[in-house]
Order: sequence, then C-alpha cells, then structure tokens
Amino acid sequence: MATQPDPTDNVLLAALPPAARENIFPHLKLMNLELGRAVYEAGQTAQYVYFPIDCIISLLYVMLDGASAEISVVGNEGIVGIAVFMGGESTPSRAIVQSAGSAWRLPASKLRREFNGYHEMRMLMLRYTQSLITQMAQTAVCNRHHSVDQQLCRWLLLSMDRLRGRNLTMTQELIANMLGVRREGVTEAAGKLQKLGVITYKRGHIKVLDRARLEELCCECYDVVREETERLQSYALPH
Amino acid sequence: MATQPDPTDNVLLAALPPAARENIFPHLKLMNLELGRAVYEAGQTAQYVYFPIDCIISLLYVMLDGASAEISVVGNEGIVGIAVFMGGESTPSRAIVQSAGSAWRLPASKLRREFNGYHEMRMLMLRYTQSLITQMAQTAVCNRHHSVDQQLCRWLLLSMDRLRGRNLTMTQELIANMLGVRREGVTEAAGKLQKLGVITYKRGHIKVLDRARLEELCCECYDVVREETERLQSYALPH
DNA sequence: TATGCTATGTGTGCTAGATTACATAAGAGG
DNA sequence: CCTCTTATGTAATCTAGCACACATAGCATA
Repeated sequence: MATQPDPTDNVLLAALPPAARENIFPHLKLMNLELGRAVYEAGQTAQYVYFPIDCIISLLYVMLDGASAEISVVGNEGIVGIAVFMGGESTPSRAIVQSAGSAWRLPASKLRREFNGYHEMRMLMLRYTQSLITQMAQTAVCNRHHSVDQQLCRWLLLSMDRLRGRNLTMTQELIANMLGVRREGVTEAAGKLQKLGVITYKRGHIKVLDRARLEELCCECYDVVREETERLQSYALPH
Repeated sequence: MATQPDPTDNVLLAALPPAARENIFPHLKLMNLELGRAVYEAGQTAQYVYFPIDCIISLLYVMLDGASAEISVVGNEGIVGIAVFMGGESTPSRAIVQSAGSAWRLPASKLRREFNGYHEMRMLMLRYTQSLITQMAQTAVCNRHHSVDQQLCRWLLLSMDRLRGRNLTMTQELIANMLGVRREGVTEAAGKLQKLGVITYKRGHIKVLDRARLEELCCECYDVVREETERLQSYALPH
C-alpha cells in the first residue's frame, strides 16, 4: 500500500467506468477503522457505504441469546452496505471491523444515484453481490458439514486473501466469535496447525508459514468461493 | 388457486409495473414441475427463469462427497434464476423441485431486458434478492447453532408459507437431504412433533395440526426471515 | 393374496464439540 | 521490576448427532 491511499486501491472503485469515477471519487472520504468497530448495525438504515482498502470487515449475525456467526467477509475486493442499492436500506446483519485498516467512505445517496444511472456501474455492484451470495451459501454448507479444523483453515485463507503479507492480528477468542464456535475449539485447532508447522501464533498474532499446506487441509469451500469470486471479477477486466 | 393459472398468482409478476407486464406476460409459458426435477444445474448458464405458482423450489449445494444442504427455498413469492440479472449467469447451487406444482417460465433474455430497462422492475427483483440473501444468512446461522428439532420446525414453516393448506408431500429422506442431516435424525424429530400432536405423517405425507405450537418450538430464525421478507415485499405494494 | 419395494422405527456404539473449571504465561502499565 | 490484565493451554464430563445395522410396516403391483 502506498503511503498515499488511492481510490483504486479498492477493486470495485478501480473498476468504475470513467463517468462514475468523476461523480464518485470527489465524495470519498478516507476513514481509519479500528478493530472491533461496528461499521453498520443490524436493522439500521445505512447512511454510508465503505470500500475497504487494507482492512477486513465481517458481516455477522448476532442471535437473541448472544451467539454469533460470520456469514461473509469483505476486503478490498468489495463494498460494505449492499442494502443501499438492493433497495432494502437495512439488513439483519452487523458489519464489524475484523482487521483494522482504512477504507473509503461514500454517502449512500451518491452510490444510489450512480447505481441507478449507469448500467455498467450497476452490473459491477451486482456481480460483486453475487459473489457475496456465493460466500454466504458456502458458509451455510460449511457450517453444516465441516469440522472446526477445516473451518479455521477456510477462515485463515479468506482473511489472508484480503491482507497483504501473512500476518493476522486476531485473538482466538475473536476467531471463535466469527466461526460461531468455542474459544477452546479454536485453541485446539490452531494448536494442531502450529504443531504441523503451518502457522505460528502468539497472543493475538498469527503468521501463516505454509499456505499451500493450509489449502490442502481446508475443505473445498474455500476453493469454490475463490474461483467463483474470480470468475465474477473477471467480467470487470478490460476485454 | 383458480383452475386457470394467471401470471398474478406469482407475487413478483403481480407486482410488475404495467409497462413491464406488457413486455413479459406474452412470453410466459406455464410449466408443470414434477417432484425432484432439477430446474437449474450448478455452474450452467440459465436459459430461463421460473416464477413458481404453487410449487416449491429448493436452492441447494451439493458437495464433492455428495453431502448436500438447502440454502434457501422459493415459492410464489419469488423467482428462480437471479444469476440472470445479477450478471453472473450461473451459480454454484442447484435448484430442485421440492414440492410439485406449476410455475411460469420466462426466457432469461426477456427478463434481462426488462431488468435493465425499468427502474421499478429492477428494484422489485433486487428487493426480492435481498430477502433471499437474508434467508441464506439465517440458514448459515441456524446450521451453526440450532438443533435438528428446531431446524425441522423452521423448514416446515417455510414450506407451509409457500403452499396453500397444511399438507406436505415429502419423505423424511428428502427432508434430511434438504437439512443436510441423517434421515434417522429427521425420523426422531418428526416423531417428537407427532407425539406432541403438532403434526401427523405417514409415508411421505405430512400434515400440520398446530401451527402456533410449531412456531413456539421453532428457533428465532423463522421469524427473522419472515419479518424481513414481509418488510421487503411491502415496498412493492401500492402506497 | 403374494411379493417386493420403499418409508419409517429402533438400537448400539462412537465422536466432535459443548460446558465448566482452572492453570499458565505474555505483555502492558505503574 | 512488579502487578494485573488478557490470551492461551488443558482436562473432565456431557450430549447431539453421526455411522451402521437391522426390524417393521405401508402401499403398489402382479
């Protein structure tokens, strides 16, 4: 990341057609998002959307009894706040900062106007939304059928893809919240990975040593999501 | 249901703005969908979209090892084939007929043209898509945190909402496939419900006797989805 | 009425993950 | 350097749901 963040550090902003750029870039505001901050609360009307640069935002559901589960994760390939253009204005999920960093913030009204006005802009947002849907669906399946060990691998890979480097700042407690499992379960799973030499960690810092091995240990869910995301992104490339 | 099905038997078709109606209704073809039929296969480009009338279509993921899980269910409130207008053209999920009945079929190209041409039409489809996203997200959470007993209740309620009457034609084996659990698990859960006088069933026919009780026994997931679906549908009503 | 297929019922282990309850250790701040 | 907070390790016990193995019972068809 350059010391001077640029709008094109976000994949979606970079792919905007020229006309939309002119209308949107001037309204972007650079925001620093600290760990744990709720960028969006369940049921509230979104005033802004966020285009992550080097942070990770988790979309998660919190149940009545406090139990939670992450349903998808957004990095610089995406946008937080799809309800703004999907027409619902709010969603039952929260968006919280899983890894601190910066993001471009845009007033919801500006995005909505461009979305409605430009076909190309619209398809860009909708294709991203479809990849988000894929991620959610795969999360549902993964929750049903795969072990905590496998899910931790999936989670680490999804996070790594959204960060430069191989270091995560993240306690096991937080990972457990995301996966919707016990903290002890994560401790065990992470312990196994460390024993295998795939990762090392200490007090909130995880380092991936052997990414290839991590992919081997993971369930198919990661590959499905990654391939589908790439497929949907490829439409936006210059033809 | 009238003996003569009408396009407006589907909620989305009924809510179409007049201009879109004129362009779409002439291209609708009434289809009879038998139980188990795959309306859409994972990864294939969709040639048609379907607007259910009195059938239920399940969207489900099938994994490499054959394990499966339903991620959402579509009745006459919705449309099957959102990838057509979301821009991806295909999805990694299958769509299979969970309860036989009829549906209106429309060539993908016709839908795409109206979607791109009319703002109101577009917002109608996108709001429905958002409610589908809510359902998927809630399924993910429910898979993580709730018992088979609760999930069976949720599944029965979602199905009932999409059918007239209180009878389902559905074997426990099929329900198990949808929920992604063992058939024996469903047998046990259904047995409990029958003992409580909430349902009766025999050989592929389930009858709900006490819907109120079913809702009590269910987890919060059903309510969340229903309320959000109603909220998003309400935009389409005459103001 | 006999036959056979399919749906459902039941039982016996087995395991992953939950619950609970601590122990230890790494940093942060005084 | 000492203390205190927070992150991680570990262990005992419990339970839901799994895998596997059958038994039974509707219903259709010959």
